Amino acid sequence: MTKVNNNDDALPRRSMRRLREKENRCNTILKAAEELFGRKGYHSTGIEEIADLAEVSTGSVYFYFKNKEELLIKLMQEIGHDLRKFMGEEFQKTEFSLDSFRTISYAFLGDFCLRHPEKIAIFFRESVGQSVEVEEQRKQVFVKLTQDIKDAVIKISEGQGKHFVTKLSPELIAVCIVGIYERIACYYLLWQDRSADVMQMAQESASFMLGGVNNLFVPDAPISGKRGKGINK
Amino acid sequence: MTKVNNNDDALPRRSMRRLREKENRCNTILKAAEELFGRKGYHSTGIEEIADLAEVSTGSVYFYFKNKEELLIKLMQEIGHDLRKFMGEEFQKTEFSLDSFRTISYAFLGDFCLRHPEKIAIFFRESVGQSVEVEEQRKQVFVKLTQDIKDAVIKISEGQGKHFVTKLSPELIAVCIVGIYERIACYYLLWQDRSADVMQMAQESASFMLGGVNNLFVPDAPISGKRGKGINK
Amino acid sequence: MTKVNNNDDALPRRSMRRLREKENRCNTILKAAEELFGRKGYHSTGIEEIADLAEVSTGSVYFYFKNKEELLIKLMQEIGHDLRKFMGEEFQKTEFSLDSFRTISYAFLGDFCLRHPEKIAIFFRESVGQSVEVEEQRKQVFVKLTQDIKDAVIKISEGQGKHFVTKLSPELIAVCIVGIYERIACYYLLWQDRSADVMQMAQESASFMLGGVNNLFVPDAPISGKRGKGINK
Amino acid sequence: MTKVNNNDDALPRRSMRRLREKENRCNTILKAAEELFGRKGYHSTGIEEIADLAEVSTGSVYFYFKNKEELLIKLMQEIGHDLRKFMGEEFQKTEFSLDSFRTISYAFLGDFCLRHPEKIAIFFRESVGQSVEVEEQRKQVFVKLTQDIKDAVIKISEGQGKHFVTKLSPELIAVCIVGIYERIACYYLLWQDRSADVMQMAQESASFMLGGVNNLFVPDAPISGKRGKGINK
DNA sequence: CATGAATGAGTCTTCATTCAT
DNA sequence: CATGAATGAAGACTCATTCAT
Repeated sequence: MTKVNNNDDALPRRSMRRLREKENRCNTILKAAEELFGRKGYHSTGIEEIADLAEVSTGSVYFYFKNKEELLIKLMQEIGHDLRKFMGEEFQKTEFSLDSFRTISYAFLGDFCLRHPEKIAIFFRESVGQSVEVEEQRKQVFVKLTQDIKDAVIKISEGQGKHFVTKLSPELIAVCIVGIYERIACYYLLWQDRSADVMQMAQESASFMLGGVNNLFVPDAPISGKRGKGINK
Repeated sequence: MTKVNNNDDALPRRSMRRLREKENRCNTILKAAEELFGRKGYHSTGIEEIADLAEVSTGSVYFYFKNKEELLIKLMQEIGHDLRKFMGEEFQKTEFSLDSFRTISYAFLGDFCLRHPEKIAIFFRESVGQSVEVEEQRKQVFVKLTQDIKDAVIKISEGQGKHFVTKLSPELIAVCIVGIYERIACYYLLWQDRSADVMQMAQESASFMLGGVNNLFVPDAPISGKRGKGINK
Repeated sequence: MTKVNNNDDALPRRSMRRLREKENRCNTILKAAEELFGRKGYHSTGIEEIADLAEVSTGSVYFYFKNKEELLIKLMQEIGHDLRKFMGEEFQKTEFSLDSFRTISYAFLGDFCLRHPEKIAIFFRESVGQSVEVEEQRKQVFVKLTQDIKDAVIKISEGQGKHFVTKLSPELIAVCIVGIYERIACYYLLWQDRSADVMQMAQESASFMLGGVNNLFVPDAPISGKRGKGINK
Repeated sequence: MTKVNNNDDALPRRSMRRLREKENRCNTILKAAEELFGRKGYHSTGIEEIADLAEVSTGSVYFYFKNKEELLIKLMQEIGHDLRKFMGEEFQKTEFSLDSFRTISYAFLGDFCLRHPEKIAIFFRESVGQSVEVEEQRKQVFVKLTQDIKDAVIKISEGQGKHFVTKLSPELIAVCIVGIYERIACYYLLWQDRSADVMQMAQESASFMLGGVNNLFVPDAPISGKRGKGINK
């Protein structure tokens, strides 16, 4: 056992500290980039500025990241990851009931957006239209995010004993939800400063989504006679 | 008399052709920029490329436009204008009924997006996160677009003999609609090539919106009573 | 007689008007350039600005002048010519007496400089260090100006029954005088605004010159015993 | 102890070399700019040329200097500084006697000008009329230079037991002296190649100044009386 | 591993000049 | 002769990236 411990620590002890420091440095740089990209914009931020804010040299930035682009991509992925984790938790809490929409809206708009405006700026603004590579990664992040929501939406439908109009519906719903959150965040929080009304926005956007989802539902026990697209009315 | 008429035209004829040529040149450049920005991206496109494609000199580009940024802004504004005009017409055609959502979805996704992928790319990708000035103008364009939809939504509600849950609702609905179209266009058309399913997307997104809007409606003749947030069943 | 007049005018009448108009246009442009060069500087002034101020087209500027450089050169030569004419007159008025220095100082500083600050700016600032060609022409203008003063100085010496220490002296005196006027004009009028003290400056600079000249004089009737350089004291 | 000493040097040794190299680079670039500005003129010299001559990259030029303008300004200031230092030493050597004028003339014309024609060209030609900023800095340099001479002139007057006609006189004398040196240097050395006659020019210009200064002197112990303008004769 | 000076390709932008109308 | 749109060569400057110390 000691041996094992020794093995785990002996030489590793140093390297672990190294690792920790490395991660720290890495994160410091990432945080600096996040703040600056969010505040001044991706293009208007120079590597040197990031290095300065992180209190390292430009060379160090390039030791931890391949290039400026990677910094943006990492940031974007991290934010995407946060969002997914965070939504996943909300869905869990509400046990994939229809109430999830409300909870998530409150959590996202009333919590995440207000707390992390730079993240919003990077995710919905700075990471857009910068280069082929960034766009490719952005797509991947959004596909995963959308997939998560789609899965949750399906689970909810099952819980409701309903199914969707078409096979496409759950994904489309997910896409719509992402779009709604994106635009609300940009419109009301980045462009105008309506943080005061955030609760109301959360409330009503949840209602909107709920109505939308409902309208693509179809009762589960079909005496067949489905009727294709006979949706509302 | 004919003489006078002749005189009236004589000089103007030349200057009118001049004017036409001037507008043509302007438009040629704008078209070239649109294609390249949409295809290669704003940053990867050099002024010289635009000039080449438009078959003019770089100097001419700067004769008609202050700088590269202005080119992007003009393009964005033009597209924004097209969209508003085009939505306005659809709303008119359907006399601001609930059916408008369906018509517009078909028109936007099944017509506009498929016909003008570069416009979509510029409006929803290239004009994002480029500079403070571009962002400011982008905001203005989106505010107008949103306002238009908000007004239409209000008209529709009046036609339905209903009113909205809160004063914010119509605007929020407009914001959601814009977000939905934006993300659908990006997700399905720019990122994946799902142009084949465009009609289905139009159909279902319209249903989604309809459901969403309905859920923020409240019958007009309220025996007063509750209302508060008693939205969905 | 009428015939002669006719001959002088008949066809020429038109061409004379042409000539007059041409000269007018030419002068208008020159005046515009003078104002702008003097105010904004040679490099910061564009041909279009000059054309605008002169109310002609850029093309017209190039009809009357080979290029921008020629505009500056013409202006410089004109000012040089003015100065020479004007100094010549002053020397005449004072009959090439020692008093000339005083008169000229008053005239130059108290009159010319105050009335034509743009001319001073062009002659002593904007026409300096712009290009090989301008510098060459500038040299010529200054050589002529210096020559004039040299000649005058010699005449004065003759009137005084004296001659100069060396053959170089009169030219060197001329060079000194030009330098003095140049720097006083720049220092006190372009850099600081001491136009109020102009009279005193004229007065004392004249004294300075007078003293300087006197110190390079040597009584005319030398019983030989020249004494080399026994100048002052 | 030696160890401590070693420690004291160890790091500094390296960083001192760094510092030296940095200054060297800076100076190499400055020297290259000086030569080219002096020879080809400020506008005809491109940054790349300077970089080439200094054997660095264009980027390095911009690492040490904000822009081309700053290069010119630094050069001008340096030359101004040299001149002041150099004049100061001459005045010291001659103990602020009247003889200073002669010594300085010899030193400036016979030494400085012949040795550093590029400096003369930059100081009196290339730094003139280039831009508002350069002109502003030029003014400052000349004001300091003039001030120095004014102070020296005052000291000399005190040594002579004399005072000046007016309060303005010493400054005006300084301005005149600067003007004389400037024009002589330009006229005889930049425009014509009269370097052979430089000694004679120094000699006579000194005489001229001496005479000029004397003419603005007034004996110190005045039984009061008039004085006014009773200067020459 | 850290540093930061050095690099240099790449881009926008300017503006004097021309020439078809 | 006048016009002013069109030209395009020329240049300053940036900044992500590298690498010797």
